[in-house]
Amino acid sequence: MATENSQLYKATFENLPEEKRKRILRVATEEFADNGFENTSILQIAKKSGISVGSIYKYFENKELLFTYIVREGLSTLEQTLLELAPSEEDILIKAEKIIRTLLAFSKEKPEFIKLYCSLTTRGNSEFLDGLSQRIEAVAASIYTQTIAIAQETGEVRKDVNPAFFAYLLDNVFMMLQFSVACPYYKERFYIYTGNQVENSDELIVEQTLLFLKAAFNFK
Amino acid sequence: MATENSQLYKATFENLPEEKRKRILRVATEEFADNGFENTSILQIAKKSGISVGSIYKYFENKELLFTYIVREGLSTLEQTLLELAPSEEDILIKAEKIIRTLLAFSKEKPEFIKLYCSLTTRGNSEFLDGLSQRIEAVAASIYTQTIAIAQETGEVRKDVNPAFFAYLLDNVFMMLQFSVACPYYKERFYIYTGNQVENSDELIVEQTLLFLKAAFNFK
Amino acid sequence: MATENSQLYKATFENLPEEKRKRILRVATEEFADNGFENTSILQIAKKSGISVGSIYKYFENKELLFTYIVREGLSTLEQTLLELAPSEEDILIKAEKIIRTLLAFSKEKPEFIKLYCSLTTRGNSEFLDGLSQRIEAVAASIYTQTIAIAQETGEVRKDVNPAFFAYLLDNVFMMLQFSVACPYYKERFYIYTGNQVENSDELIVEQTLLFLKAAFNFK
Amino acid sequence: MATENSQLYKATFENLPEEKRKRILRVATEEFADNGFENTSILQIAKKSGISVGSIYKYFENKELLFTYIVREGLSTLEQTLLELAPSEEDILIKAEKIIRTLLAFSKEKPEFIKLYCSLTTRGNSEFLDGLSQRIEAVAASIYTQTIAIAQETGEVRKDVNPAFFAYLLDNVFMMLQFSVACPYYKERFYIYTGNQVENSDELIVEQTLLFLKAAFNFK
DNA sequence: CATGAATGAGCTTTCATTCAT
DNA sequence: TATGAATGAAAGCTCATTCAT
Repeated sequence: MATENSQLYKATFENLPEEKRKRILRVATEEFADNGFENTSILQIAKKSGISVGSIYKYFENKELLFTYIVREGLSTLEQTLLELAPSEEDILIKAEKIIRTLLAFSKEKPEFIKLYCSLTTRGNSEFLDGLSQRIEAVAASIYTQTIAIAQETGEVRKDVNPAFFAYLLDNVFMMLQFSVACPYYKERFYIYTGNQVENSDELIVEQTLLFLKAAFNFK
Repeated sequence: MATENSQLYKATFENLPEEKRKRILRVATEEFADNGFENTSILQIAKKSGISVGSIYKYFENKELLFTYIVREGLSTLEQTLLELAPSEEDILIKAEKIIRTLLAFSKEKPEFIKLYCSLTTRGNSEFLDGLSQRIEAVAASIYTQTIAIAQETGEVRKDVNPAFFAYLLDNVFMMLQFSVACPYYKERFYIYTGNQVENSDELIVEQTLLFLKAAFNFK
Repeated sequence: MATENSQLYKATFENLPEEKRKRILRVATEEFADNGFENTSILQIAKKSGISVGSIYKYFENKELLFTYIVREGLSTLEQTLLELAPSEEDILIKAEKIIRTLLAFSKEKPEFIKLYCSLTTRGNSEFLDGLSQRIEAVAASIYTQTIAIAQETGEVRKDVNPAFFAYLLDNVFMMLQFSVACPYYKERFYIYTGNQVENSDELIVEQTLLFLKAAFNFK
Repeated sequence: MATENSQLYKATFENLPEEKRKRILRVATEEFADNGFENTSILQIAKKSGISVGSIYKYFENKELLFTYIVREGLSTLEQTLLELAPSEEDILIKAEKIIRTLLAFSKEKPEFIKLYCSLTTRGNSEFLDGLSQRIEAVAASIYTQTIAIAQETGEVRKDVNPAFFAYLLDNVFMMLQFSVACPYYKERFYIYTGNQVENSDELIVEQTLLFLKAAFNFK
C-alpha cells in the first residue's frame, strides 16, 4: 500500500511525471538486480535514468531506502499476481498448474524482480529486511495453508499432513522454480540437473512438477 | 583435493600453526557469511583474527581468492558429508531420512558454510563461480538421479517420473531445508509458514518432509 | 593542442575557475618536479591545492594521466617558446644567442618544467612516454637540422659536418644548460666545474657557449 | 676508497664470499637501473640474488644506503676508467678520441651504471646525493680543466676560452653520449636526430664529435 | 649468520552523500 | 526543483623493515 511505502520515498517522487518515475524505477531495478546492492552505484542509476545524482537524493533518503522501495515494488507486483489466482474456485490441480504457469511467465517477463528477491534473501540483516520477509511470505503462506486445509476438508488432499508445513514445502518448490528461471546460478543448476535450458522447458517443468505435487499431496 | 586448491593460497598459509590457520579461516568464513563478499573488509578479518593485513596478503593473493578458498573449503566439506551417505545399500526411505538429518545437523553446526553457499547463488558471475556451481551441483545431481533411476528399477519408485527432474526437485527440497536452518531470511520464512522456530523443529521437519517425499516418489 | 590533450582530463577540469585550475596545476607540477612520479602522493597534491582527493579524481582519471597532462603542458610551453624563435631571418650567431638567453630565462622562470622533463628521461617506458619523446625532440631536431643545413648553403657554417649530428650535439649543449639551471644535481655540477652559482652566470654562459659554438660550427 | 664507503654497508657484507657479494651487487644494480629507486623492491633483489630479505638488511642498513653503495660502486668504476686515460702524454686530439671510444665501450658494456647515474641526476635531494655529485664530477672536472689549461699553454687550444667552462661543456658532450648509448629515452632521442641506431653509430659518433670538438677548441 | 613471516603505515581509488548555484 | 561539483571516509593492496627462530 502507498501508506506503508510512504516513508520510503519523498513527496517529490510522487509528483514526478509518470514516465520519468517509471524510468528511474526500471533502471534502478535492473541495476540492483544485475549487480547486487553493493555493486550498484547511485551515479550509474542517475546516468542511465538521465537525471542527476542530486535528484535521486531528492526522491529517496538514501541508497538503502531506494533499494527497499524497489524491492517492495517488485514484491507487490508478484503478490498481486498471486492474489489474482487465489480466489478461483477451481479444482486444486488446475489451480496448481495455473500458479506454476503464472510464476514461470512472471519470472521470464520480469526476471529483475526475481533476481532482486533472491538477492534479498542473502543480504545481512537490516532494519527493513525483517519486515519484508514478514509481509511477502505471510501472504503466500496464508493462501497456501488455507487452500491446503480446505482441500483436506473436501478430501482433495490427504488429512495426515501438516497444512502449514506442506504449504512451506509447496512454496519452496515454487520459489526454486522462479529462481531457476531468473537467476544465473539457479539457471545453470537447472541445466546441470535436467540437461535442458530452462528457457525451453516450460512443458517439462509443468508436467513433472504437477506429477510431483499431485503425488505428494495425494490429490484425488 | 589439495591440488585443486593449491593455487588459491600461498605456501606460507600451509605452514601456519594449525590453530592460527583455523582461526583465520573461521573468522573469514563468518565475516563473508554474515556480510557478503563486498561488505567484508580484509582489515576486519585481520583484526578479528589477531593478525595484520599484510599477513593476509602473504597467505592469499587477494580478497577474491581468499573468498574462493573459503567457499571451496565449505563446499568440499558438504560434498564429503553427502558422499559418505551415498554408497549405503539401505532402504530408500531410511536413506532419505539420513540425508535430511545429516543436512539439518550440518546446517546447524556450520551455518556459515550454508550462508556462504546461499550468498554465492546471488553473486554475479566470476571466473570461479561457474566452475563451482558446475562441480558442487553436479555431484549431488548425479547421486540423486542415479539413486532414483535405480529405485525405479527395483520398483521402489514409480516409473512414470523423469529421474533427473525429480532429482532436481528433491535437491530443491533439501537446499531450502538447509537455507531455512542457516540463513536469516529463510529462517524467518520458516517461522512464518510453520509458526515454529526452526531450531526446535527437527522432528517436525523430518517427519513431514519424509511424508511429502514418500508420497511424491510413491515409495513403497 | 587542446584536442591532443582532451583525453587526459575530464570535462569538469575545464569548467574550473581559472585561478583554481592554475593552482592545482602549479601544485601538481611542483610536487612531481620535486619528488618524481612515485614519491608524489595525490593526497599531498590535494592538500596543498586546498581541495579534496575526490576532486582530483573528478578532474583526472588517475595519477598517471594527471602526470601526463602536467608533462605535456610543460613541454608544449617549451615547444612554443622554441618555435617562436625559429622563423627569424637573422644572423645565425644572433639567433644562437637568442636561443640561449631564452632557454636560460625559461629555465629560471619555470624550473619545474625542466625538472619534470629531466625526470621524464629517467622513467621507464610507459604508454605515453614514447610518444612524447618522439614529439618533443622531433620539433627541435628538425628546426636545428634545417637551420644548420641552410647555414651550410649560405656559407655561414662549414660544409664538412653532418647537419643532423651537429644538431644533436647542439641540442645536447642546450639541454644541459637548461638542466644546469633547473635541476639540483646539474646545478651543483655546474658549480663544481665553473666555481660559479649558475644563478649569477648568465653572461658567462652566453659568452662562453657562443664562443664554443661559433668555433665548433666555424661560423663566419 | 673502502674507507669512504665503510658507512654504507655493514661488516658482514665484507665477509661474504666474493661470488655471493658480486651476485647481490649485480642484481641490485640491474634492478635499480631498470626500474628506478622507488620501483625496485628489496624482495625482488633478494629473490633474484637467491638470498633472503633479512640478509640484505644484515648487509645494508636500508634500501637508500644499498642504492647509494651501488651508485658509488658504479661511479668508482667509471672514475677508474677515466683516470687511466688521464696521465698519457699524447696529443690532445688522440686523447679525446680515446676518451670517446672508452666511454662508448663502457656505456655499452655496463649500461646499468650509466642508467643508474642518469637516474641519480633526477632524484630529489637526499643526504648523500650532494656528496656524490661533489665527488664524481670533481674528478672529471679537475682532469678536463687542467688538460685544457695545459693545452692552452702548449698552444694546442686557443687562449681566449675559460678552461673551466669549456671543461664543463666538454663533459656535457661526453655525458650525453653515454646517456645516448645506455638510457632508453636518450637512445630514442639519438635516433630521432640522426636517423641511426646508436648501437651501430660508433664511427659516426667518433668522427663527428671529434670534428665538433676540434673546431670548438681550435685544436691545432 | 640466515631466514622469511609479520607488521602497519601509506598509497591509489571509489562512491554515498551534501549543498551552493 | 534540478544539478553535479565537492567531500572524505574507507577500501584493497604493497613493501620497507623488524625479529624470533
